[in-house]
Amino acid sequence: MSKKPNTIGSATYQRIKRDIIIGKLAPGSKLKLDGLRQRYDASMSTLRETLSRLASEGFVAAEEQRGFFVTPVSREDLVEIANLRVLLECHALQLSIEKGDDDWEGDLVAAHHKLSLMEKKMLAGQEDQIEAWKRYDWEFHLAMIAACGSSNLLSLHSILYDKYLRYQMLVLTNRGQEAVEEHFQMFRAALARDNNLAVSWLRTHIEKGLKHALAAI
Amino acid sequence: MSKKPNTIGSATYQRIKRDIIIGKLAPGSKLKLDGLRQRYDASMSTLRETLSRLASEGFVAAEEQRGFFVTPVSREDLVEIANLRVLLECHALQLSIEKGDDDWEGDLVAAHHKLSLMEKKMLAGQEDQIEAWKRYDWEFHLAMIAACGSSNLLSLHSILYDKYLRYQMLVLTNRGQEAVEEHFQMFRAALARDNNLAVSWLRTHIEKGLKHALAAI
DNA sequence: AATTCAAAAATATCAGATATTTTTATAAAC
DNA sequence: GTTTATAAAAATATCTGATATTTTTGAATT
Repeated sequence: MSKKPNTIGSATYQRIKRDIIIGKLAPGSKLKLDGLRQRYDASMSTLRETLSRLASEGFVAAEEQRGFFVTPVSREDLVEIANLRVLLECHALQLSIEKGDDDWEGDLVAAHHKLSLMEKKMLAGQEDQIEAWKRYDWEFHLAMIAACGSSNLLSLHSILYDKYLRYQMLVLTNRGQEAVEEHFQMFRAALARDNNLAVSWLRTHIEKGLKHALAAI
Repeated sequence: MSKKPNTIGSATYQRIKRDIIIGKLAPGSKLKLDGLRQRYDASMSTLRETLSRLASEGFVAAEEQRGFFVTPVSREDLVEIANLRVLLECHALQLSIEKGDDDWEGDLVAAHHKLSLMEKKMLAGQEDQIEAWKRYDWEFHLAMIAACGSSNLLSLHSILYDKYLRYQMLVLTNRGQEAVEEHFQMFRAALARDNNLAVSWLRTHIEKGLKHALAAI
């Protein structure tokens, strides 16, 4: 019922993380405490806490006695992230398809439907809604694997997704119709409980995205 | 050359993490800032920073406005952790065997040798050296996968290893000769570059450890 | 271009202070 | 006797401002 009494710390965490992902905070740039204090309107202690969290998730690099930096990007890192995402997400998808019940199917249908509405808008050129689109993309991918039964797996995946997302936002070019089709195919295979087919489309989806991003970097 | 000018924050981080892993800080217990301040002799800000880091790695649970707790344990969680470790470590091992060069082999031989010396001591009943033994165990497993070529994979694995380790320390019973043999077999298979065999021994190793722990909980 | 060194900037850390929220303990009510 | 309300106590979240160190910067010098 009640509005979550969000704490300043968690709000700051979300804002900084978002700014890193969308590239507003440039890869490799120094995160000076004093500067951040103004920008995010939080105290040093709160900021350090936030940055420490982001550091252990890997969005920020903390160098002892030298402060914090936005984690740099590199082709090798992108490849690693994509490969890990394949490993974890494909595994999770398989489990999810095996275990998913009617609720899972329902949520998945809903998520795919919403994503596809948004994809139409994107194809129609509404470039202004990239963030909303990416949110639906995330919700779709999450819905696919939601029934995997491992919260540990889901939380690792969520971080990986965001790291991958940062690279996507960085290159800023999307694959349009192609990716739409992949989403549809993996969605359909999942509903049909065709494990191998779904996993194979997912792998293709991620690997093509990787290739695309590598080419654009 | 010089002693790393360790910061209080990182020292505290290591101490608390260690205490959680070895069970000195009991699963589920409340981590009151005030109490910790005395116990670890650090200021509130430093402590919160530390706990935030541990929270995002999953050793601590942070509840908004209610403070920090040692992450509770459960059979389901143990199963998830073990399964994830199988997934990541087997994958890493495969890559490592494919890519490992002579340096890798050398380090691996050294690590296995040291581990086996320690295993002899343990079998001989030197119960007092459990921590040292576990360190060698860690170094051996790390040496096996060190050449996988993905630092992202290695850092995820390291956290998973520690989470799994906590459960091992908790049940406190070890599998003795059986595990020694598994280490040896996977070591030999790795040197022989027998990918499948090595991975299969590793999987067995972890899964038997899991079964053992589950039985003891 | 490389080295040196003091000044300036930034980090790491701490000790209070305050506003809120949660917990605990006590008392009143059904 | 459980439940419910309520005041007091405890704990969290957060900020400000101070200090000791370390790192960075900008000359001045070699």
